[in-house]
Amino acid sequence: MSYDHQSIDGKWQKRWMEAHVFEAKNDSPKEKFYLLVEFPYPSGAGLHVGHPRSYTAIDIIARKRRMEGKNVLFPMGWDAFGLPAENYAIKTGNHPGTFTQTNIDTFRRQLQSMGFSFDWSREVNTTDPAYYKWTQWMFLEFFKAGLAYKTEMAINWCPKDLCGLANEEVIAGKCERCGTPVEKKLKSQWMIAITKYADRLLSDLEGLNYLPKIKKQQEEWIGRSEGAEIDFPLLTKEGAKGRLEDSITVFTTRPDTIFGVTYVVLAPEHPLVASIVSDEQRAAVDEYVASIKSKTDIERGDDTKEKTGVFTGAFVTNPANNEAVPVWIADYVLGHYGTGAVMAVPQHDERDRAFSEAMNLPIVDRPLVSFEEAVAKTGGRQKTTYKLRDWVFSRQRYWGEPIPLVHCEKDGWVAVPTEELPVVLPNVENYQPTENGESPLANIESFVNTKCPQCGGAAKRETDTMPNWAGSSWYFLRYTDPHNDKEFASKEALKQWMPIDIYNGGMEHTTLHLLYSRFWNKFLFDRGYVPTSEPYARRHSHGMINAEDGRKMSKSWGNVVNPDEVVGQHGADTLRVYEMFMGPFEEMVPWSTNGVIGVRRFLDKAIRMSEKIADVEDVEVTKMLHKTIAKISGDIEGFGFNTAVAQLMMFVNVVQEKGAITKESLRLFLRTLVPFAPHVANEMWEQLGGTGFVEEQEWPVADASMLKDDTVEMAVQVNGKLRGTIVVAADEVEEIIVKTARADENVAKYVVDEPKKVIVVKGKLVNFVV
RNA sequence: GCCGCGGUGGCGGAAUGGUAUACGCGACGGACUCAAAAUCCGUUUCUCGCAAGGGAUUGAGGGUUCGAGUCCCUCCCGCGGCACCA
Repeated sequence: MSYDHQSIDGKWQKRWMEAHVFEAKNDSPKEKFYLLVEFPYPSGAGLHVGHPRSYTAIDIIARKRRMEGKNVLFPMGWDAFGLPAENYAIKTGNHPGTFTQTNIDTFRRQLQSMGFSFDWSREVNTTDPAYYKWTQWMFLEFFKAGLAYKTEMAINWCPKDLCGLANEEVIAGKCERCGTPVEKKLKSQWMIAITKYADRLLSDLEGLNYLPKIKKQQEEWIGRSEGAEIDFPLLTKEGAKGRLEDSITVFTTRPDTIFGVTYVVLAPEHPLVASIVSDEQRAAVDEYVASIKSKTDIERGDDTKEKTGVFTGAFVTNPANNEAVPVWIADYVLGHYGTGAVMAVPQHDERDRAFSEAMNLPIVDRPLVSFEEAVAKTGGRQKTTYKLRDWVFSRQRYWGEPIPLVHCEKDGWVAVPTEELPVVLPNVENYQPTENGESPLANIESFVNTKCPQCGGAAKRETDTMPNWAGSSWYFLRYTDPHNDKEFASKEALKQWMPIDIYNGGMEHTTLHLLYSRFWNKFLFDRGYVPTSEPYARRHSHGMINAEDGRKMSKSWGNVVNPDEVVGQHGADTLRVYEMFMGPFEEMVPWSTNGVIGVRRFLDKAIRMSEKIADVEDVEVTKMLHKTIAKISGDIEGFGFNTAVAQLMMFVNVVQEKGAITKESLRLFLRTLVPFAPHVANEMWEQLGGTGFVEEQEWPVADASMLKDDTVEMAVQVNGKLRGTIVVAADEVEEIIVKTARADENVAKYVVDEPKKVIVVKGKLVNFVV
């Protein structure tokens, strides 16, 4: 007998579906438990073997919780807006929706073939107008609250994708998606003021059960720092246009070093540069500013290069001592952080020192004063700044949610009325974005030209679409009430399910999706639409699965493992158990074909336990069973899935060695096996005459009396070195233990005289110090 | 550069300060078989030894402790994140 996956897998998947066993109930008296895995982007390549790793892990918890009597919500859906579908559309001329739908069907079939206990009745799809109607509605809530604003700004521009990118989508100066170095481009963009929530996004982390490294990354990304703003009044020098009443405001975390200031530096893009520059310096300044503009972020960000800068010809007064210091511009000062201007203290700051040395500026050692004294003396103001920047929310692409705003000559930007939502994506003939950076929607006159909802006059629709982080910022709310067409979710449904008890996803989303969705939820909370200010009570993350050769799986390397093939050859449970067994859940691990086979052998062996059923079993089997129940229960809670599987294997090995197991014990074992290998467990259950599903049984509790052994093996050490082992009664008194230990022939060789000291750790060891 | 996480057999990895190397893979030997596959039994950190047993060993070096993979210090290496944030 072996695991006949080809008949078993489909059989149980069909039965689960027909019996609706995994569907969550919105009106259940049971205690709720909401488990969430990040919904996938349904790519054309199909499911990656990395997906089932986290899905299986959370599925195991979901199944255990149901058996513990909880009302479990464990949903799945599709984050389906995105560039691959759009690129496909550009290439083939087909609608990206068609491609997306095909991919979704593939993904669903693949997920169902692995027996995940998702509640398929709650499936959501971000590209469904019935879904994105609410994404648009929420955007309008931001707009109405004054948090969505349009501004002309230098944005990160990917010249390959022809699209603006959010700060978070730029990785080391390159486009996150295609790796092209990002350029700066001045564009009018919709922004969402996430910085207004910076403080709360930071301080509310404290009460959350997130992995420490996740909290840390978010903290650093938000980047709060305490300091002061200090005004340096401008001095009019010969030829400079600065007026006396103007001043340059700097931000510093070290006002205490104010007496060491030898110059002030503006970022090249600082708005005051043009007006303060002297005639003699104008040419040099213009040239410098132009050279900086042509640089990419990577070039500018290279802090190993020699510092560059130009004197503006202007001077300011140090308010602490009324000394005049020169004003420079340099690209090591960033325009978007603080005030875009710094007071340079080469004595205390490495960067200022490097610049001083490069430009032959003086370095002075002045006395330090206290933070408070410096702020008071200079008329400065205490100030907190953040590295976090507002969220660039416009994309010049087709395949996204249209931004539901209309521009009217008379009324400016006007929201599309709620009853007219959704603003549906129109069909276009060409999906290619334009070179001048406009969405293909801009070419559809029937879409663009509309009436102003306020005055009825001629108006034009916004043609930018939303980033694909929009739909994923609130999908977890929709799962609570996915078919509601009056609201995005009812208050009751939200109250019943939120917050999410465990949310698992990739580390790569820590400063993107995770931060955006926390912010989005907080905003909805402030507007009174959701019941909790934080969406996720607990956040966990999984490690990646690499190819067998240790490299990333990639088509170009030809080392991609297709999960369909694994399921087809070895069965769904083999894939599930293997992915749990391969290594610690949070760590990156390489795929191993032989490892898969090893797990398959284990499942075959497990099934063969049915042939060993007897009326009595060795007490070791019973004890091992209860140890296994205890170990598995603890390991699942602690995300120790690999050691849980090892324990399952140990149990099966003991049964094999002893050759007999009772029906009762086997049934109990199947209850611990079912979260990991649900097809095998249910099949064995049925063969034993069980009715219904194993999932309908209660989660077993270990019999504490079975966890203790009557006798224990103890190590005997002499001076910390192992010299023998003894077997004594578990509750043996120390005196007898020591006597037994000394009686050991080998130990006696080393312990001739009376030992100086004897350490006895009951059940573990005896150590003689001689 | 800064922050975080790691470094354990041939490989993936296990180990509340208490017998390091569980579990799995691979390898080797054996049983079954005409044979192979599958399955089963055994061996498998290195090393000396016929054996009993000894010695070494968790990246390197120190320290604390009766006892350190685990705690502390100084390094080396790998991975991830941030990166001129004033």
